[in-house]
This record gives sequence, C-alpha cells and structure tokens, in this order.
Amino acid sequence: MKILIVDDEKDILEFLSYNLEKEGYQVSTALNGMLALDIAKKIKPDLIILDVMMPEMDGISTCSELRKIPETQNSLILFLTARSEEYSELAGFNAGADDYVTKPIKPKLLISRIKALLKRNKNNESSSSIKIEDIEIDKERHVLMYRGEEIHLARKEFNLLYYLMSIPGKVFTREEIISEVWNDAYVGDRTIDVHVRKIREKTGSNYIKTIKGVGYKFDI
Amino acid sequence: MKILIVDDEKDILEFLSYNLEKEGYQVSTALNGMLALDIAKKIKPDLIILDVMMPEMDGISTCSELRKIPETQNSLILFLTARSEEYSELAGFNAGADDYVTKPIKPKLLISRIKALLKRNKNNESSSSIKIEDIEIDKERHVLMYRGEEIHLARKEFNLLYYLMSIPGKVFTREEIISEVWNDAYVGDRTIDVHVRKIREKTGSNYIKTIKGVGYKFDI
DNA sequence: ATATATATTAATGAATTGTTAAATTTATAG
DNA sequence: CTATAAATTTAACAATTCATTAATATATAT
Repeated sequence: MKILIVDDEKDILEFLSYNLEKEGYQVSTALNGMLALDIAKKIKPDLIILDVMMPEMDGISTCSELRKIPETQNSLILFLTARSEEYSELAGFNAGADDYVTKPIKPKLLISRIKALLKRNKNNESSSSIKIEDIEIDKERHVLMYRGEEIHLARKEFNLLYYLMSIPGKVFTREEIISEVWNDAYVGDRTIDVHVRKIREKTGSNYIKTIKGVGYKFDI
Repeated sequence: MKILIVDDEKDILEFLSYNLEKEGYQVSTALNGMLALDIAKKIKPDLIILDVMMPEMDGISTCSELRKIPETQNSLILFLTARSEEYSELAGFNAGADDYVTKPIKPKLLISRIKALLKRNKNNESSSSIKIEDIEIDKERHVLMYRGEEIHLARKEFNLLYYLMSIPGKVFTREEIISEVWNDAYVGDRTIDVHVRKIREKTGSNYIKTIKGVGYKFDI
C-alpha cells in the first residue's frame, strides 16, 4: 500500500515515515504541494497525507489539484490540521478530503485511522473480474479461467496479465509495465519476457502479442 | 429500515431526519440517552446514530446501555463525534460502536457510511450457517460438520475458517485476516499459518488454498 | 545480411509459507 | 483459588515456490 506524505517540516516527514514504514506501508514524501503533484503522478499513491498549513501551496489547494489529475482521482486524502483550524474542515471536505487527523499526531491513532480508511475504501471497489471471450481473469479469486479450466498464475504473472487485459488491444510499453507491475523496480531487460513466456506456456496459447520495438498487448 | 437518531440539538435531529427520510429510511429521534433507551425498546431500530457529546448521559454510556438490552443487542451503532474528541474513538469502539462519523456532518458521506454498515451487517447476519458441498460451518452451534462428522475447532480456528468461508473463492490477504479475525492485534507472521495448518489437519483435507504472496482462500 | 529486439532455458537466490515443538496465555474443573 | 487442560502464539528451521538473471538461440525490420 503506497502512501505519500506532504508536509513542509522535515521532522514530521521523518517521524511519520518511520511510523508508517514500520507498519509495512510504502512511504514517499514531499516538502511542498508542487513536489507532491509530481511524485503522485509517478507513484500513484493509495493514500495521501496532507498538511493543511504549508507555505506557498496549502493543503487544500494541493488537494484540489490532486483531485484533478487522473492518477490520484481515487486516492484517499487525509488532512493533518492544527487543533485550532476548525474552519479548514469544511473547506477540506469540499476540496475532496476523506478524513482528518489533528496535531499533535499520535501514531497509533493515525495508523488506526488509516487502516479504517483503506478498509472502507476497499468495500467500495468495483468488480475485479475481466472477461474477454473464453478468458476471464478474476482478481478477487486470483484465478484465471481459460476455456473452463482454472489456471494458476504466480503473483507477478497474474498482475502482468491483469494489467494487459485491463485495456485489451492497447499496447503497453515496457516502461509502463515496469512502472505498474514492478513498481518501478530495477529489473533486467529479460524479466518481462520470461513472465510473458510463462503465461503463454500455462495457457498454451498466445493472446499476448509482441509488438516489436514497442511492447506487448493482449488481443484475441 | 428503521433508524434512531439521538442528539441533544434539535437542529441536527431535523437536518439528519430530513436527509435520511429522503433516502427512504424510517427515522425516529430522541433528545437524550434516557429517551433513546425507551424508544429503542419499542421500535427496535436497525441502526442507532448517537451523538457522543450530550449532557447527562453521553453517547458512550448510552451505547453501553443499549448493548445491554435485548432489543438493541444486535443493532448497529454509529457515533457522531466532534473532530477534537479523539479519546472518544477508542472508548466508543470499546462500548460497542460499529462506526463513527465526525462533525460537521456531510449528508452524502453519512449516507454512504450507513449503507456500507447495513450491507456489511446483512452479509454477516443473513445465515449463521454456511454450507459448501460436504462442509458446513455453523456459527450458532459453533460447530463444523465435515462429511457427516462433527469436528471441534478452537475459537480462532473457527473464526478463521468462518471468515474464509464467508466468501468462498475470494482470496483474503493476511492483512484482511488479521484485521477481521485478530482485530488488528499485533501477531507474528506465522500465527495465521499455524491456524491454517490446524484446520487442514483436523479436517484431513485442504480446502484452504494458499495463494503465495497474496493470501488464503476457501475453495473446493 | 546484419543489427537489434525478443524468446527460451536453466540455474540461482530471494521471498514466502509449512512444520514442529516449546513458551505463554487463557479457560475450566475441582 | 489453584491445578490442569486447552488454546494461542512464538521461534527456529525446513520446504517450497517464485522472481530474476545470464547465457544463448531465434525472430524481425531495414
């Protein structure tokens, strides 16, 4: 689960990073709203923690901007506010915030609030199954049905195929695939190929087409 | 669906009544905790919305009392809290609350939260017994029937299997499992495995499938 | 034909889960 | 209340699966 923290105080960034990473979250940080927008576009965080009080671009403006870009349209946004800034609540919710936590921050409380938010959000997620002709990939069940047979795919194989099937026919570049499926990890050139091969092998077919010099696409 | 709203401010009662009735709920109101108990006994509401801050008998005490009378033992209870009353969250959940919404109240948010609560509840309540082929798990009797034989499962084992069987085929992540079965307790990495193993051992079969890197699921 | 991109294969090492026994906590009977 | 049993959790280590790479082969565009 990816979290982006935005605050102009380095101390707070470190404090929160430490506590959230300890919980197993993948944490990124930004010192101001502008940076936050750039980073958010790249990493597509599931949750963004925004300080309301920041110089230049405050949390509320940042929130509004974040809601405009597709990468964070559906991210959860949690505000950090000083106890006195009650006014900000209305403005914040209008700008699209999902929850608030007041300073001083108590890590345990923050974490329980984050968990509650993520949990709540999960319940609203739409159907996770994609079906194209006789192929159906079901994220909830983590199963690939092919001509009535259940085929087991390992995690990366599954995520890769799911990503390709999310927009059938679209060619995904290697960069796009590495960004989405590998979270921008540094992996060798052949890694994708090997995974594609495994999928082709397991399904005994070739719905994943190679577009030489461009990338891969799922197509019947 | 019957909802009881408890708040000492008439304005809020009216505001909420208006918004909830518009959604088709059958709304009753009470101006304090004592009244709430009386009314609740009569109408047996499915959901009770409780303001935490009330003179005389506050929301948390009212909640505790409501949990004691049979008419509302299984009702859903949702708290309204001011942003600053952080303490109430912990105390509220201990008193038996199911969810909370912070003021100022956004009707859209409140309604979506109510719907989520009712939905969640329906799934849990519909039948306390889940039967899949020759396996039947009965929450009321706290018993697992497998091929006509009664198998004793310890409490955690039972809860875990029940959770997995609640949506057969769905992969539950370790996070989800810890959140639901262990109430977010900090338990070691191997705890779930050991419980899974015990269940597999006792049933002498493997209906609990491991999806490596993802989680576990119940599947025939 | 040649350069470049992709496919294949097998080996390695990392990550995750399984197993067992012992330690700890909780429940139960006397 | 205490002794005992049962349940739960932890820790250590084994087993397994998966991801990645490297080496090499093959395919494709120009």
